[in-house]
Amino acid sequence: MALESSGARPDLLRRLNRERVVDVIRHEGAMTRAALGRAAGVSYPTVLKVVAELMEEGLLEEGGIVQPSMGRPGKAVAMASSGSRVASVVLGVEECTVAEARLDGTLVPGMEFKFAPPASYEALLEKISEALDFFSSDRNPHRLLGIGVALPGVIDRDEGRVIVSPNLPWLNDKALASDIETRFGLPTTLVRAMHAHYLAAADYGDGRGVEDFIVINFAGGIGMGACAGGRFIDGGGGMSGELGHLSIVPEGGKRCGCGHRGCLETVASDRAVVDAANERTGRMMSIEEIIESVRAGDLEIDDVLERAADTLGAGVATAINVLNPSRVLLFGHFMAARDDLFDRFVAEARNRALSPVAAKVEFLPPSRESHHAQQIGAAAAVIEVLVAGKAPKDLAVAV
Amino acid sequence: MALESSGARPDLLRRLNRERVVDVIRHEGAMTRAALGRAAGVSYPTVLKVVAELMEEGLLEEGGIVQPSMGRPGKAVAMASSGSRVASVVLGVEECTVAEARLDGTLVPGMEFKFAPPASYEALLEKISEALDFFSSDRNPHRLLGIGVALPGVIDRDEGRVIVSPNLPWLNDKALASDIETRFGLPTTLVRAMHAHYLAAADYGDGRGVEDFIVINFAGGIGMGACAGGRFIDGGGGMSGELGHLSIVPEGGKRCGCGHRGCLETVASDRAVVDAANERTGRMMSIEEIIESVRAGDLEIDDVLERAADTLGAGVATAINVLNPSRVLLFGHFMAARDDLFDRFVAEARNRALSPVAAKVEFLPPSRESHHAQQIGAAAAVIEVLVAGKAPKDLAVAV
DNA sequence: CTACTTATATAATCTTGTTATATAAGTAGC
DNA sequence: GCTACTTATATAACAAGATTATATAAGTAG
Repeated sequence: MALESSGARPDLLRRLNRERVVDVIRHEGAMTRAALGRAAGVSYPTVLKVVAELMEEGLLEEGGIVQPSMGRPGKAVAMASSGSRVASVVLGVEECTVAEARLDGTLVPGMEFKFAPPASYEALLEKISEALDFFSSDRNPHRLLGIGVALPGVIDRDEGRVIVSPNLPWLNDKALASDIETRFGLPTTLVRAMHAHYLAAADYGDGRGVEDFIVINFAGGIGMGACAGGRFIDGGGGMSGELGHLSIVPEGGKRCGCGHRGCLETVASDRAVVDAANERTGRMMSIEEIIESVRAGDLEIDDVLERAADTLGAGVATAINVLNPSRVLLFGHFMAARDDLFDRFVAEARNRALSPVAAKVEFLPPSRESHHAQQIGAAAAVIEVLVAGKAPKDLAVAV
Repeated sequence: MALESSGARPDLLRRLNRERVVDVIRHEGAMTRAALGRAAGVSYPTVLKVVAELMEEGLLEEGGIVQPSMGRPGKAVAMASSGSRVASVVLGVEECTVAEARLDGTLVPGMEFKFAPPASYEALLEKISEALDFFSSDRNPHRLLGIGVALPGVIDRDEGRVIVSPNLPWLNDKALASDIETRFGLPTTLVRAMHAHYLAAADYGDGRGVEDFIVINFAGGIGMGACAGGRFIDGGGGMSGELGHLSIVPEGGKRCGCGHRGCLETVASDRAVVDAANERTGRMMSIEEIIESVRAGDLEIDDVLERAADTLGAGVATAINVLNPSRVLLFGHFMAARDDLFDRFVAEARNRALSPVAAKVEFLPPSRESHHAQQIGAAAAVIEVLVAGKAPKDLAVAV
């Protein structure tokens, strides 16, 4: 199919085996080279070379000694957590954050630089510059290997260009990745917000080892990132996963930002719950405040919450019928308002989906660390590129 | 992700380049080895070896002489169309067909063997045996390279086993592929019905060269086969594409075979149109007869047809929002009843989908040859395996 | 202290690809 | 008709990467 790409050269093998080794370590944790070879299905000499390369590049580190129940002890190989880091930039409509992440997918405490969305492109680059200066003031010596950037909108991933970002219009048509690369001299990768969410799950979260899963993010609007056969579904125009705009509310319903009525996200998102609650109380509470008030018994919006959970279940059932994932991961807040909302959601999703398809789906509730998912995903984006190495680039291969 | 698979070995390259060369020929037609190398992005010596292998195996043939406007003439290389064939078995609820296909995706006229669904597994193997005997009576000498089988139900593709086929229950849990292989001594591949539809489009039809497309089949129920990033979306349980059971009819609606009410296929499929028309007339007409009557002005079911087209548009809009395909292919009949139904469908699909996503989608109307899509797809299934060659099997790679 | 187990290291070999070089067989211009 | 140019075909030399086979190191168990 991919007729534009070029043929398979021998160095493709090295790239695939690098990705494979890193996948195994991310999924199963630090281990000796010998164990890595067995787990990855690769011979020892190959592991040796691959690990040597990746250590040289700062992606892997040697950790402690592993003592097997019998035999010679070995040195554990792990994702780099002290010698090198990447910068992770998340551009949001309300807030932008530049943070430092280790290669094991953890954020470095304190190394976080927040700012309001700047008014211009030049101002953004300036803010990133400040953040990098801030990071380099850290007395712990480390290499900064790259910069990952997540943003809302449509991007050309290969070119690292923003095609259109409706809410941050000064980004439109900017070659952000190459501009950052030339300014800071670091490999830079762009991803759209839901892709970052997906990467956080696929590389460092509950999507590891799962070939087919979906991530639903209902904080704000409703977006989905889907993994099919181990690969992210990006869509022909890089706009897959627009679950929020399924027409799901029968006849009428609130008007959505997209121009239609009855979209899923007008009912089943955190934003929808906030709007409905504030309309009722006349106050301006955040979703966190609403959750607290409901749990304290100070706010009664059972109908809103139940409708949100049920409707989200119906919407996700649609995605399940289409994609048949093995696992469904959730990000968002409103379900924390009552203990039974997640179960309601699951029941409705299972009921609405075709039963043999729904039967084998595993649902995971929103986790507390989900807060940083996008931040970790932005880091994961550039880490993936670093792991791939000097890619043939025009060849589409997945593992 | 795919942690079960093994590492990348050098022979993976050959497999990828074989697939690549065949893809180019299927998409762009017969050409010289030199042109093939340029189109595939592969060096001439590699093309030479790959083509020699594939010709040896009977997958490619040398055709006529190609005379460029200047320079030495070359021999065109094409998919084999005379020296070798594959058998294509389509098991249906109403009818089973064994046919012979050339490797260029065309069916051999006259080489078609139809029979009613047998009552037992052993009877099926017997019927296939009869069909193969029938084919070998052809006086044109050719090699039969393999057997592709398409069937309704869920299968384990790697093992060639039927997991469950609700409508052909005597197939349940049968290792059909290996049983056929041992009985007839030919490589055999199993695919589910929608996967066959997908393969016909992806390898020999309007999906060629398109990385992201969906095939909608609304003859009978409603199924979808989706291609994302050049690969079929099979789903974790091999049950993706269940578009027919989206709950789309508001409140109530007819009861569906799946147990729910208001499923898309109770309104927007050929079967739904047939049921509605026959209920109204009290007769038992087929979809073809209904189409003819409507076009002749003898039958008035405009409301049924319009509702079917509109509702199908709404359902496909859902798939578009989720997958963001570049192209939508249709298979089915009822739209032929009136000239404007396809346009109605497209308008509704575009309107219901998120507009920037819908804007770039190309819709193709059902084509007349679609009749044989599944038959060609079953052939394509085994051809893909033959092209891949003695696969490392446990490595998931796409081109 | 010996046998066994596990980790690590390297040499020899295999598969596959590419670039460089040569040859073959046409058209175009003089 | 001859030469220059173009395109196709063929092969030799070399490079990248992986595997198997072999050796060595460093533990535990008896």
